[in-house]
Amino acid sequence: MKSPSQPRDRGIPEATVARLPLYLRALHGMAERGIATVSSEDLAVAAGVNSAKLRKDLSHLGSYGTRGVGYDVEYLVYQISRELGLTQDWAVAIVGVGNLGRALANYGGFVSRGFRVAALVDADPEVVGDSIAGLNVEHIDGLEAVITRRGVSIVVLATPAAAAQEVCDRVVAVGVTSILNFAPVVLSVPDSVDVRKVDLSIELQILAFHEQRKAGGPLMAVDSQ
Amino acid sequence: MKSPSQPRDRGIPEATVARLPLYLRALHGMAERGIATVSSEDLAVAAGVNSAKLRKDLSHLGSYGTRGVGYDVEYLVYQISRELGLTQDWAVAIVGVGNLGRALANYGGFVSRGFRVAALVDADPEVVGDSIAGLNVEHIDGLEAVITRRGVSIVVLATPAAAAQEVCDRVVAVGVTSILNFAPVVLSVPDSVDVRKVDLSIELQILAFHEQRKAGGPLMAVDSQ
DNA sequence: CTGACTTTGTGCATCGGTTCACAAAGGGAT
DNA sequence: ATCCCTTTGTGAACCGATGCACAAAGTCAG
Repeated sequence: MKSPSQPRDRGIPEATVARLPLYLRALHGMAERGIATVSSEDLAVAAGVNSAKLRKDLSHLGSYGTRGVGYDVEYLVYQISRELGLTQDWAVAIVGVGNLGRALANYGGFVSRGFRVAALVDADPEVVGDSIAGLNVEHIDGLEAVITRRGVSIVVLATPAAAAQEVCDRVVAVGVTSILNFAPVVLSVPDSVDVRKVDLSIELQILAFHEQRKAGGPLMAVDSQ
Repeated sequence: MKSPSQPRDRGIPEATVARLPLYLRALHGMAERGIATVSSEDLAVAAGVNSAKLRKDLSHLGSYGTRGVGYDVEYLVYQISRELGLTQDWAVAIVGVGNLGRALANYGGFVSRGFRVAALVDADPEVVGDSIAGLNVEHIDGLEAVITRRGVSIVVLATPAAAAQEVCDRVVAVGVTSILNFAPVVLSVPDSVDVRKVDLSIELQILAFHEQRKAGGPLMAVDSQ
């Protein structure tokens, strides 16, 4: 059904890529509620953006809407999934099984999007051998073997800050080119490797900045020097 | 020591605010290693940005460097901390004590930056009453009381998606204006409330997008219809 | 088949952020 | 005191992203 335009432009703006998962999430919710067709306006509201931006974003993938009607939910889910590479299965390894690593291992949001936690790795003999979320925690010594044998292509770093760079170097050396880093350090990697970082305390600091402004009012500076 | 320029402009660009915590982290590391003075070039490398950007960012706070020399580490730490509002103590409540909430409660990175986890709240009678990271988990029924009594000004939402909006509405109703949301939903709040969101699976999806491009090469499209 | 209505896709103006490149400012040596 | 060297702070060009506003394209009723 439909006359699908070709996928067109290969150069999708970074800002658009960052929003596609958002649209996907909103669309999944709609599909579950049995909605077959959605307008850019409605989808934009559900995703928390404005409709002009949404349309421009989608136009980068191709022309998948129908004027006067809107977008077919199922069809759009498929197109965005394909664009993001979620139609294939990604094997993820989590290195560092502390509180955070454990939480990530148990996090359902990964699995539901085509990400499969294929390995848990840690250096602490205390936790090596434990079974978490149905997986056996393996020793860091076997890191390279685990990565290659299980076909891991994305590594999540949840180690202490001090260990992150070394682990990073090792996984890069065996060909990993995508890393999600939770350790509060700047990793140095070759240009060919993508690193995304999540620092929970940075988010709080940004909130604190704005909160301070609000609290102090337009004219705070109680002890302004 | 030094002749401090006045704090100047009150309008700091959002992009700059988001990087200040990064600089702060790098500076703390330097202070620990006993470095007294740092050039914009060195600090930029340590923070993972380029030096022109760093200088422009810092120039928004005031003129805190010395030409020909660089920046005094201690002094700059203080100025950035003050700008971010980290010289005061922020009481944070974590709502939702699942895997993630637990990990957050135990995360040392908060405390070390002036954030104090003042309360843990959950709806599950199974976990209410547990002691986690030295705190007693309280029942969601007392949410409003806990927030006001403990002076909580920032709320971290680590609930299931379905519960997030309701909890959000309740904390906003008692005056909270800063929320860090881990639940995969778009929260609707008044304009006066700041929401920052962290979605772990979105980060992975962005990585997958780029990984796919690399893997497929410039001309993938195996079945490109 | 025609006309009214809806909604997409996009050209264009605008805005915020990044980067370059250099003048201004300070330190230290002679 | 003068000169040279280093490094900041910033004006200006550039670049990507956003939002407006509308023509193009489709649906549906009669």
